[in-house]
Amino acid sequence: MIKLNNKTYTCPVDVTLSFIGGKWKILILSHLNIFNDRGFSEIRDNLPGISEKMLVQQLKELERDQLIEKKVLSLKPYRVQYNITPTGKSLSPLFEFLSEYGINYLKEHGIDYMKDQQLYK
Amino acid sequence: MIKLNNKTYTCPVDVTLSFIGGKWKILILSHLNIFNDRGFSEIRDNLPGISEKMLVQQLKELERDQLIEKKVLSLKPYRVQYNITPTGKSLSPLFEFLSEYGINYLKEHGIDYMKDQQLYK
DNA sequence: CGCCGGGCTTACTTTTTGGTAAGTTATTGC
DNA sequence: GCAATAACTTACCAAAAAGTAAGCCCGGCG
Repeated sequence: MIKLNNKTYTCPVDVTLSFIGGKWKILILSHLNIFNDRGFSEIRDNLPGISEKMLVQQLKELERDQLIEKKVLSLKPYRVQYNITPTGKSLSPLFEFLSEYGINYLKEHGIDYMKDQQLYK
Repeated sequence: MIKLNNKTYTCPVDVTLSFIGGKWKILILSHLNIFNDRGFSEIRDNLPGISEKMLVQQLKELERDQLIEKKVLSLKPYRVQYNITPTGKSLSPLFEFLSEYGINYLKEHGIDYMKDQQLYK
């Protein structure tokens, strides 16, 4: 067992998954891996089905873990921009693999995913 | 949204994670990626903290998804052996990456994981 | 004979995760 | 002046994942 920040992990894999686990983080990171300077609603609108509550939550955790960063553009009308960090980018082989594997699996089951997938691939 | 076997997925990544998500599957697969012909309790004893209920459940799902296979050696005293399948093995770059990333992260935070890690690395 | 180990099953509870929906502040556009 | 948009916050609720603990069948061992 590994102890880190008051949490316990069974192994290093567990540690990595603590950053990117959950239903949306990998999708958010994949999106920010392709697009720069994204606003909150731009991200939201490209994640079919996510609730704002979830998005806020995941963005906060990703920021805390330094995989993404948030720039506040203005306060009076509150406007922000999100970008992936180098640390976040270093995970991109993972996203690639997970996505390729999924696409391949779908193909073998008669589902072609390539169309309309410029986003969160 | 992708529909497959009465379930919906947001993207291919989601599909892949449906096979290997959860707290224990990757650890089980990593273990079987290294060791052949493992009995139930051999696996259990190398997964610190897993309950038998969880192990049974995860093994069943991994078998159903054809990432591992189970040989029944004898019925009267019930004895079995688990092995990873080629499909399961094809995921090993993923385990490697997740593990390396975790180990590296731990190193940067002053925790050295290498010792006593012939198992579930 | 009684206990131990292997490979489970079952019932019950807790924790974690995710979803719904409404409300907030402030600006732009008609 | 009213609606829409951006970027959230809050409260409440349901479902899914995981944990706890006990029990079962069978054979080997002392």
